[in-house]
Amino acid sequence: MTLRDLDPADGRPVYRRIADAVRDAIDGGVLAPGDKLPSENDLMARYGVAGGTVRQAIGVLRGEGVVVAQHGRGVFVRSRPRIRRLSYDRFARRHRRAGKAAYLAEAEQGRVTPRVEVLFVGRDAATPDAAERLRLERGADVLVRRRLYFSDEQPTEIATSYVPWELAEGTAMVDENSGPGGIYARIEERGHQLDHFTEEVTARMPTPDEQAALQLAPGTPVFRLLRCAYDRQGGVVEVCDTVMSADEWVLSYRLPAT
Amino acid sequence: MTLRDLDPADGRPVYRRIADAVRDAIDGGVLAPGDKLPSENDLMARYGVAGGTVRQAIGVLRGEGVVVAQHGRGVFVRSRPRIRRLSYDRFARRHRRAGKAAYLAEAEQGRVTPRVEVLFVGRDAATPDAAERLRLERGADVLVRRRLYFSDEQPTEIATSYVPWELAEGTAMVDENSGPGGIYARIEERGHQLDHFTEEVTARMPTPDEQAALQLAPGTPVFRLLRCAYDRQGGVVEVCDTVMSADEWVLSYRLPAT
DNA sequence: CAGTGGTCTAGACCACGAC
DNA sequence: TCGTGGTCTAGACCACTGT
Repeated sequence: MTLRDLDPADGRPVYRRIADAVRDAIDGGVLAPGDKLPSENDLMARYGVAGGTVRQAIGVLRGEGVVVAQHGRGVFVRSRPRIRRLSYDRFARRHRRAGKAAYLAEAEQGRVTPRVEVLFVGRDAATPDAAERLRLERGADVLVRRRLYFSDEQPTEIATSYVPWELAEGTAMVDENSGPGGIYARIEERGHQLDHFTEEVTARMPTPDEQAALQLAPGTPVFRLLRCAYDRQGGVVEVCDTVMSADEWVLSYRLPAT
Repeated sequence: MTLRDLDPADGRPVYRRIADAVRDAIDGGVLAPGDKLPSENDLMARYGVAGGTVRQAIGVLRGEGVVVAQHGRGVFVRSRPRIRRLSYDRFARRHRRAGKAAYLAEAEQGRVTPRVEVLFVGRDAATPDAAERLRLERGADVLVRRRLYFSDEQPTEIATSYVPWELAEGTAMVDENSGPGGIYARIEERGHQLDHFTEEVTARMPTPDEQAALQLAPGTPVFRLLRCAYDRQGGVVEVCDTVMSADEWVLSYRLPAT
């Protein structure tokens, strides 16, 4: 028997204690990633409880993201995805000089095959968030670039860029392929030397849309990054709104001590 | 009747459609933050379903963190906590010069009453993560400082600092109160001028312990920050492991473009 | 087909909060 | 005391997967 017994002196609900027993088996390596859990019927017999109670216990573990259910097959210990690092110098000029968009430069370090799917490129009204940060009036026209990024054909990131329309007009930014070095190279060609970026990080549970687009397992939160690009005059030349699986990424930053 | 009807043509499960109807009422402002949802019995009558189905629908919303249940009182629309910002210059020397620990300097900007509860201060073996980043051998002795931070008496953050024991020994770092300017001031007094910090950000669902300690509503993820302090010689003089509610914080950083 | 999880019912009893 | 949510039972039927 791979699962430990329940402590009868424990006053907590049975479904929680069953969830704990299964979680312990996973943490202790008795159940390895990819392994199938005992079926509902097995667990009902093992612990002498009704099906609903077993389902409740499994529900706890699903909410925590430690197991995933597959209809008709069983419930399986989730295998953790490979962790990838997003480094703070990913927008350094040397990457743009080498003719790489930031994403491709990033992918080169982790050994994955990148692919970008352009969902939308065109002129549109700015969202309130974007307009405020670009210091435009609400609803002002901007170039919107919405992309879905894949690594090894797994969707990992949805990013939406907003660039003031006057800045984007007539450049390759308005094309699907924004050219060598990406849109930041185009922005600099227009005379806006980039100075720095700010990035605001939040995390939350995904919306159903995001969960579907990013193929997220239940119980995995997402990062939302809201990044502003500043030129040397202190103006904001681009805002980028990114949603990515929190599961898969470590964000790394550098803070000054002085 | 405040809740819309279910679409009978919708093939999705009833409990999801009920959850959608309630969520729509919340998003549409029909149910405001703090409002009480109709009771289970009300919802059973309203939609002509069994109690279990209603409970399942409420369970979806609880998992999303949009409602909270209070035993014996009812289910309530969750009021979002005030958002607080963690800025990238929070470790600037000017804050230490002014005799403030980073946390207090931070609290001064947002208008909250800070309190720190020291959970543990003492000599102990380093965790593998900390030892690796401090470039010590596994299990080497370090000073461990574990604190729980409150804002307006709400717990917001658990932080554990690790400092090489040789560096901490004989200073106020080993006391509960590490003195003016906090441990970074003490480290600099020992001749290690701070140069910069690196911070690694991850997000995940909380463990049950963390959920209890931080009084998190179900469905709210946590940030984990792993911060290393570097001196001018490039050595790591401190590692700090922080867990905080992702709900309540926006982390802000600055990235170089050059 | 058998076995799995997904949904739903109709009840029981308990624990908590307000009156 | 009554209404609330929390737990648990014992079933039913459906949908999906593999043989």
